[in-house]
Amino acid sequence: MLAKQPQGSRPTLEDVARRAGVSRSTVSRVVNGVPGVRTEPAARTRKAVAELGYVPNQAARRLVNRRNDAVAVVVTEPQNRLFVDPFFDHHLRGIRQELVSHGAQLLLLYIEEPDDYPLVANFLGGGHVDGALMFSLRTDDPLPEIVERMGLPAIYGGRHLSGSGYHDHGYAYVDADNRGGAREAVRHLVSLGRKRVATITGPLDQAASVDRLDGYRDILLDSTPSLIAEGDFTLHGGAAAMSVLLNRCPDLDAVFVASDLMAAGALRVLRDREIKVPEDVAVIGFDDLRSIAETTDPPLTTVHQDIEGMGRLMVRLLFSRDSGQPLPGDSGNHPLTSVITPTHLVVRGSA
Amino acid sequence: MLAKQPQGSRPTLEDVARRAGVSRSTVSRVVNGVPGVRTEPAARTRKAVAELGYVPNQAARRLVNRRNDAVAVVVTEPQNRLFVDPFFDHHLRGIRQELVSHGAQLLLLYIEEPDDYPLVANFLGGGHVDGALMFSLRTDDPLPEIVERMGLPAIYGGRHLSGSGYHDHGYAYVDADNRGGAREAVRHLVSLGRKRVATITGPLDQAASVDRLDGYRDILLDSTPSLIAEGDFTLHGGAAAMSVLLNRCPDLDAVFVASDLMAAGALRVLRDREIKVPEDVAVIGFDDLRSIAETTDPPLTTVHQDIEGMGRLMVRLLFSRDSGQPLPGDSGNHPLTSVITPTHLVVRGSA
DNA sequence: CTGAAAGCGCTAACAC
DNA sequence: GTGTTAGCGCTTTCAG
Repeated sequence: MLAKQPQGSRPTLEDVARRAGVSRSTVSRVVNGVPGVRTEPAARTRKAVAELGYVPNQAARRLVNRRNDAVAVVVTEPQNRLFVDPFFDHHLRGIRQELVSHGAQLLLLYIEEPDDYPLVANFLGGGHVDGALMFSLRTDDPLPEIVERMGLPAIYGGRHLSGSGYHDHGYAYVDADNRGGAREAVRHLVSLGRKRVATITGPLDQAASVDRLDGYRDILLDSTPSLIAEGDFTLHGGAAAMSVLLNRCPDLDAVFVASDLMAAGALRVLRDREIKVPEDVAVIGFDDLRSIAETTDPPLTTVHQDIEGMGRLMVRLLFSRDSGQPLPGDSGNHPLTSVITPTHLVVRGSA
Repeated sequence: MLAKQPQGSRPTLEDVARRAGVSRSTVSRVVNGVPGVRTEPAARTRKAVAELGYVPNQAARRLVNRRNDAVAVVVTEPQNRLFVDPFFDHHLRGIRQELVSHGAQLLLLYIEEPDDYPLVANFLGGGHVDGALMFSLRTDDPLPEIVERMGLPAIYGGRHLSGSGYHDHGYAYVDADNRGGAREAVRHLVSLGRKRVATITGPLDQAASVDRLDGYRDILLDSTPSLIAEGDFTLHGGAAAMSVLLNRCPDLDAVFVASDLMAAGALRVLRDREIKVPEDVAVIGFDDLRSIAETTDPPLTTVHQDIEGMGRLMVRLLFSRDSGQPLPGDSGNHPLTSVITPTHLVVRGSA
């Protein structure tokens, strides 16, 4: 265990008050920027604060304020995909940005194995944070139930599949218009005169994958199952799915891929087989991750979604509750408005 | 701002005590597993805890314990390299593992822009954490001074360049035997009969880069500057450096690359120029990141370092101080023993 | 405008 | 063994 007083004995409000010749309350007011304090004692106080290097004890402050100014971001990633997929990076960037502007800290909790759940549940229930942000939950993820039990405000990143472990309503999420984006992509392919449009989906136990597939089907009402291959949102998965598709339907002339990373894998296979993009096969991705889309050959035409903006939005939503006092007969988790952010096609070279 | 009581009014020790018909102390003892409590009241207490769904208030506990059971991991990454370089992923994995076994939480703070420093400094000084773990600091990074000022125990990942902003001693770090590993790699190349051994270094304002270059020089006392190219630890940087090297010295027959990621970039250039590896040019990397080293063509011979283990070690070091009471006349930051972990060469196909 | 005083919920002596 | 008590450092009425 760490020492009890790692910081030595730091100065307290009391110390500052004594040195400045004022009361604790006055120091508190000055420190917190509460208006009614005369300039003269305020100045003396500030001086004392500086001289002593006083920093308020957060534990004490939290105890009385009942606020933590911290929110947890929980990511469930069986693999270590978290740290290789730029998607999360963008999300976190937006979240962090907005959190900072609210004066709150970001606590990143990540779940690697089933054993981690109790620990995380404990932490979330321990009153360390004012809310939780959660991502890419699987259908049977226990997290929603945990935060509900803890009565912790939460916002989800990405729509959840209905019929899953948690209520369809009552939980707010932020998601991109996956279906609309997919529709626009496929419509573009069709407008290009493509007749055999295939698709590579994400894992179909995730809502985003299903929604994008639905968008594809909205346009291609007559698409056959042989034109659909399931990927896993990885580069390799995209490549594998492309191979499958090519073997099944050598005459396909376009493919809508549900993520840029998978699209990069697909492009690789296409090139290996010496199939020209976009001449022989047009390719459209999803995400518009510039680091990928702009560096493929040819550059990737893809559906743009504002990932960073979605992150910011999640935080804003979390903080938008004006009152935590549960309504009578209410558990405190009011259904919040979920938000669907727009997407749009960015045409580059691949379609 | 979030509501003051996001969790509703949760039950307190007092509530549990009343319900179980015991005193607060008894409840506290039971909850904290302190021995001397008779089984009967203990059982009643546990029952009450369960019924009320009591969870101890961490703020209150911290206030009296002066312990947070949380440590901050601060990463300074100008680019978003944090989330693409598997290196950090491994480090974090080890850290998290060890932290969990100490019952402590990991708070990830990341610094993106200079403006973030004050915020982080404030957080570190706010008494939220019991210690800090820091990585890949640049020569002029203000972080060491900040944690010193805050009197916060800290362990650094990677040796710092001496002559930098912080004391050469007084700060403990964990690092791999970069120099020794580099020596072993170059020695291997020489033993293979290679006569013109080049090297691609990391950014030379980082200790690891310098150390690896020094190891290279230890063996190749007569190496010329034209055989040395500086990279930046990225795939592209490695590729660029390889091109430079090849243009300068078309007759080189081996290259020691200071990271696997850069080595992958170098391999790509070599292949584009139709130079055979290892026949024409032998390549050795550094890190032994399996996801890279095992998937290149040919598989990469590289210097192994136990990154995850280093992460665990950092935590153990942080927790190993037996007392935080500064010795008289001491700031509280005792010099701690730094640790250099061993490295060894893993021979695969590229050399 | 400022100080005194009452807690926030918990732990840890110290009595009983 | 168990209860009583005194704070931990801070905010916040409430007097003055």
